[in-house]
Amino acid sequence: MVFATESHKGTYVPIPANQEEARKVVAEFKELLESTDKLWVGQNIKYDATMMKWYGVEMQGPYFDTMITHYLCEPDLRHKLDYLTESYLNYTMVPIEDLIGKGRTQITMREVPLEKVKEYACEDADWTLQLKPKLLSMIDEIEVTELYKTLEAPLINVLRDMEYEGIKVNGEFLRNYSFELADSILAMEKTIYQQAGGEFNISSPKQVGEILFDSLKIPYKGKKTGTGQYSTDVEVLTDLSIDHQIVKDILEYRKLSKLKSTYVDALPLMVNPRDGRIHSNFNQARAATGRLSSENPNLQNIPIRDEAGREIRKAFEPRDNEHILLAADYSQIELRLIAEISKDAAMLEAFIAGNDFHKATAARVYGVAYDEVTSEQRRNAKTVNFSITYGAGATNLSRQLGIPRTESTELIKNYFTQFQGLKNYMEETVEFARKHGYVQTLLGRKRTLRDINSRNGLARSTAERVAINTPIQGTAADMIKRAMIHISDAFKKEQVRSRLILQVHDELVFDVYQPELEQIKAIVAEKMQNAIGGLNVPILVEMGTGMNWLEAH
DNA sequence: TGCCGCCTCTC
DNA sequence: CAAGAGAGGCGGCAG
Repeated sequence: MVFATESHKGTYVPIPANQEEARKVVAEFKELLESTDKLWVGQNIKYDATMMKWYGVEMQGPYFDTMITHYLCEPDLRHKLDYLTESYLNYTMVPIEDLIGKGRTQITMREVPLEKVKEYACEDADWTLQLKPKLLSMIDEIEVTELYKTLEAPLINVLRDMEYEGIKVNGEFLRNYSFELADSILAMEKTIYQQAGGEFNISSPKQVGEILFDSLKIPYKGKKTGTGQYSTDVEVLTDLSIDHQIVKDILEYRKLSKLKSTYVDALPLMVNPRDGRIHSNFNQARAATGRLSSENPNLQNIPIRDEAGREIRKAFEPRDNEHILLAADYSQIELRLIAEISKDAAMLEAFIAGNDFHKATAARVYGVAYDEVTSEQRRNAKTVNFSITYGAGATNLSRQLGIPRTESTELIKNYFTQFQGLKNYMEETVEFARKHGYVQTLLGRKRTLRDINSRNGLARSTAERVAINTPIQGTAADMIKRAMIHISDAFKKEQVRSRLILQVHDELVFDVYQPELEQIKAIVAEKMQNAIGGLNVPILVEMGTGMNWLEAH
């Protein structure tokens, strides 16, 4: 058996063919861990968690990946060495033997110079870092924080339960939809080739650019990509689609093939034949802000805006007829948290009054009565509100709004005059970041910002936007994580049959046993609203139910 | 085969 | 569309 030693190169060892071989692999792996002084990054026995759930292997202990990456991403954490090594052995050794011949289990090993550890630990949060205890102790700034003990640690089990539970997906429905899409795509292909006067690969941005701007000689006004190609993204093509049918068709083709390949065809393959459900993986410590991420498949980016896309949501169903899906959303959570964190009087007032927030913003900024706000004024106010949450500066705003520059400058000026507290918050946050080198959320989650004092202007302003956005996005993540823990505790205490099955940043989805519906709704609303106590801003939760995810939304 | 650029889907 | 946070499919190219 060979373990890779090349730096930065993973080597994959095929899954053992039988029980005996598996034991040998495990034994060798253990021995290697014991004997080497080298630091191995990602030297876990990787198994496909989906496969584990697929074949119904019980999870053993908490997620090692999650825990270790989390520790290393938080500069203020200190490891509990014995606990980690113990849970590691417990966690990875058990499933591999149970998975023989059933999955894509493989062993990945990466050797990394010791001095690189800290660098990797913070920059590459998605790497699973495995450290020998003696090496572990060298990362001396790490300690267990309250955030870890009270939030992240209890959440591990909630996520494990969610993954294990999974969500029922109607594969038949998707396969039928796939045929429909295939027909439409074929039709689009034909008309595109006809208009282009020949065949080419419509999925290749390079070829699309050459056809449109070289062969067909459509005047090109858009930007170039980093590699000097014509950019053919939606922004560029949408402008041209008004005058050129072929461009419109290419956009349609792109939309449909994205839908087909990424969702409609991919999802049925992920359905576990044992229970008819999809068991996604939720990464607890990958996003720098503290949000979760989802993969294999990603259930946090299922289409909803586009008509053809939202069809896909109909395939997500309750487990059976006795159950119903309940979706619970935080309403405008990030804007509310901006109001809370900045303590801006006008923002708080608008939320407390319970008015349409964008409309209230427009009334202030344009200096008109609430009832006299036009739809255009509201739309502009909404855009500004939205961009504020992303920390976008005034320069970007004028372009976004699509209104004359003088007008937008005026708008932004009025905005910050009206929301002085918000302006102060933005300045103070950047100032804090410059001084301390990090920013933090309401619950004390920290994010370091290396470039906040950079001499590179571009890097610095990016860091400034991050400084403004992270406390907001991160606090929202803290909040829903805490709600998930409280809800999960309440479900256990009340011994309900209903289950939490998905989290999509500001939304929780439950598979509810119908007789429990009212009870569940009461628990969910209460726990979500009061996840973080003592806030000045009201927190609103919207709920919906249905026999599929689209209906529930 | 592996990596990177481009594009597109979500909150 | 972009700007904050992600995942993933595909083409194109180096080795």
